[in-house]
Amino acid sequence: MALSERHPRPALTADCVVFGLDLEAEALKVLLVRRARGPFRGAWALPGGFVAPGECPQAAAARELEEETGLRDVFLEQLYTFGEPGRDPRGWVVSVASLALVRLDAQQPVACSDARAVAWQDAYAPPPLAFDHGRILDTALKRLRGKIRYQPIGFRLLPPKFTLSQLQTLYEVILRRRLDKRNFRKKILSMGILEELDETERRVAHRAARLYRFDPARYEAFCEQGAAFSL
Amino acid sequence: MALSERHPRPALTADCVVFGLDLEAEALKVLLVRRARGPFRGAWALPGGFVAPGECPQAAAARELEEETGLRDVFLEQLYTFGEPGRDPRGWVVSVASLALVRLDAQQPVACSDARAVAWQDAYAPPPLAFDHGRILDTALKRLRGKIRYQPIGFRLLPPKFTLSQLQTLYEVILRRRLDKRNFRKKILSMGILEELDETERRVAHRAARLYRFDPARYEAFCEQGAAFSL
DNA sequence: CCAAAAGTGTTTCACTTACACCCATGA
DNA sequence: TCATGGGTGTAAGTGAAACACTTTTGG
Repeated sequence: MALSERHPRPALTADCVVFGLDLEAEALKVLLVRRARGPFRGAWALPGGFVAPGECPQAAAARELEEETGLRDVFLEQLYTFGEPGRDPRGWVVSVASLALVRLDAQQPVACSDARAVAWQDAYAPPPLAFDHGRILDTALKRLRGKIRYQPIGFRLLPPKFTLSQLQTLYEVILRRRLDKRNFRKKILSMGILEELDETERRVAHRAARLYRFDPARYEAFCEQGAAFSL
Repeated sequence: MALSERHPRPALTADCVVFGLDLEAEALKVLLVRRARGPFRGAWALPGGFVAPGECPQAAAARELEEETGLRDVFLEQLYTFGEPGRDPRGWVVSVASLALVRLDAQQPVACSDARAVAWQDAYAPPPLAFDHGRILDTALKRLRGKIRYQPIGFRLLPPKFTLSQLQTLYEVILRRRLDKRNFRKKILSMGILEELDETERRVAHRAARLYRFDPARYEAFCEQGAAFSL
């Protein structure tokens, strides 16, 4: 006990960069809350809050996200820890930022707790953000762009059943460039990690597309053959 | 002020996974200290210590590293933040771990401060480590293996002037597999990021090898052409 | 029948891989 | 002169990129 008691301690927060994909608008969205209190009151910020004792930062991020927006069961991974002096006017506050990917259509976020409002906003052109949250968002965007190419995490932005065109749109929006349709389909199908379903997308004013589902078991088998996901 | 004051605070530490490369032994080394005090007294651990107010975690890692081992001017990047409850018997202690790469031959580490001893040990077969430092080391090894292939950070493990064989040994040791000599040379030279010197390695009982130097300016030019480092 | 997106193969080129011998140097 | 690592080129195969038309469906 003694040793750690002798040292001054920072406040510890967990912030969450939550991305969602708007397929119709072909836009990447980020979930922001309007601060109801404290410094930057009224400004947009990333959802987040103080980590509780006996709680790991990731769990705190998930808890705060649910408290402020109602979003649950969200894929989260640690992004980076921001601890530059002066990043928070309240004093010494260190933030463990996490990256989250959710289906935009699955749950409607609602403002609760410290949030006056919640909204999906353009991740590439966000409003001015509180604290150093702009920098955190930039870091998250870079990480997402890097990671999506060699890890199958993009599926978390899509519904469980999706068309290949939707998957391609996902990559085009995040990588910010057009991809060739035939080559994209060839490559993703050749990995054998998608389950081809006997259903098609309905309610469309043109030919209906076949639906696919990401299959974690096939992905595991794929990896064990020494292969690596890459797009 | 008020808001953050109301919340319990963790102790914040910065730990450092310092890698060095032993070219003769073809071994990857990690710098460990023997703890002089506190929990796990007498056990091997990563260098590190408490972060001071007004100090960013990275800077704290550098400071602690110098205090405990004398190593200065070291390349550091943030690795991961470990905050699982129970990871430190003293209570709630969150650690921001950093990854460091140094030249094994450049500076001799010496035990000072909280360290009873300092030693370079086999990174792939370390002694039992204090706290969750074994897990931190594993995380660092994975990160290093992943990163070295698409970022030119390996050079920091070598002297400024090095032979292509030394560079190849570096990759073989970290990736843990043999590489083809001709293909390796072709690929690294084709990037045009090395400066070919008119000097050769001396004091060898065989043909002397040409020396090269990593050229940051050429690397920048290389990147701006849209190319990407990869090995 | 028209608009809109789905679906489909082939060629070319670049890059990766596999592979073996002679050369220079110091002891 | 011998032991040791330095240095070099080519051929075959694999994967990436470029590219356009027909099909299906609902309105």
